[in-house]
Amino acid sequence: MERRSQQRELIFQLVKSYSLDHPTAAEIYEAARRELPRISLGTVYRNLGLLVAKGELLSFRVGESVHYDATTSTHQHFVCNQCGCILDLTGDPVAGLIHAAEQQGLRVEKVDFLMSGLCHNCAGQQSQ
Amino acid sequence: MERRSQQRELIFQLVKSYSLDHPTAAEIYEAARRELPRISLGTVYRNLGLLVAKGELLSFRVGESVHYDATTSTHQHFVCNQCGCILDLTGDPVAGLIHAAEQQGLRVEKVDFLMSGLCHNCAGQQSQ
DNA sequence: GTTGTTGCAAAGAATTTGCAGTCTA
DNA sequence: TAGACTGCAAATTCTTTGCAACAAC
Repeated sequence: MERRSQQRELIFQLVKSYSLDHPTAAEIYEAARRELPRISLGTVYRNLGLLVAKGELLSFRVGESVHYDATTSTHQHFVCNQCGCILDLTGDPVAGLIHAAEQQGLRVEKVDFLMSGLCHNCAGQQSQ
Repeated sequence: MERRSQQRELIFQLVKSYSLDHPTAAEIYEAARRELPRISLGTVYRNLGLLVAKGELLSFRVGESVHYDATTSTHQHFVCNQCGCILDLTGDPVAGLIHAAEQQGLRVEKVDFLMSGLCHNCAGQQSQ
């Protein structure tokens, strides 16, 4: 049976508390060490993997790094190339694309969608 | 000045000849060895990187692996979870999404979009 | 001849895994 | 107290890099 270890609970809570930041495994490890200094990186990876498998977290890739997200409902991300922030794109912008693909006889099970560019703030600064 | 080495040319031609298959670095290496048995994996990675930087190839990620594509015009991909094929999705399905994001004040520079599920063949087999 | 490019092997970076000890239910 | 879970370290996997030899121009 599954056990709720301190480590697993801490990792889950940390990802949740980051909410807008979408942390990486390394960032979660750093934050977790402040609470449990003896926690190992292996434990962080193991638990992130388990939490994703259980559907309690989502993971997605931005360039070379994998980020974790406690918001598990369908949504997509926008990465700012200047400040590095990762915004949630709400309103399910890909629903239309899924519909179009299914019209063509494809069965869509998963969608990975990531836009990058400049966020509102950075785009504003640049045009001044 | 840049030189057209046999190796670089071979790698480019191989990716081009794969066209529908979107090979990975390891697959290109295997194919390249049949022509130039002494070619090294380092050379393959170096040249794929250079060709992508020059815009002659595109690379994209599917799960853990990076695939290369000689079709450099804007298009997106669909991966079949059953047979593993990677289809090109033509018709620029994301143009509308870019427009919508820019209406919201974001500046879009790059879009990564990947759908996965069942291709026409596999979806057909499963529903029988 | 100059210098971009190669093959090789070693180094890196991110992640996974084996194992003996620990802790939760 | 059974066995899920941990910390640790070693192993894996993918990719990059340093360097002396090679080859394209």
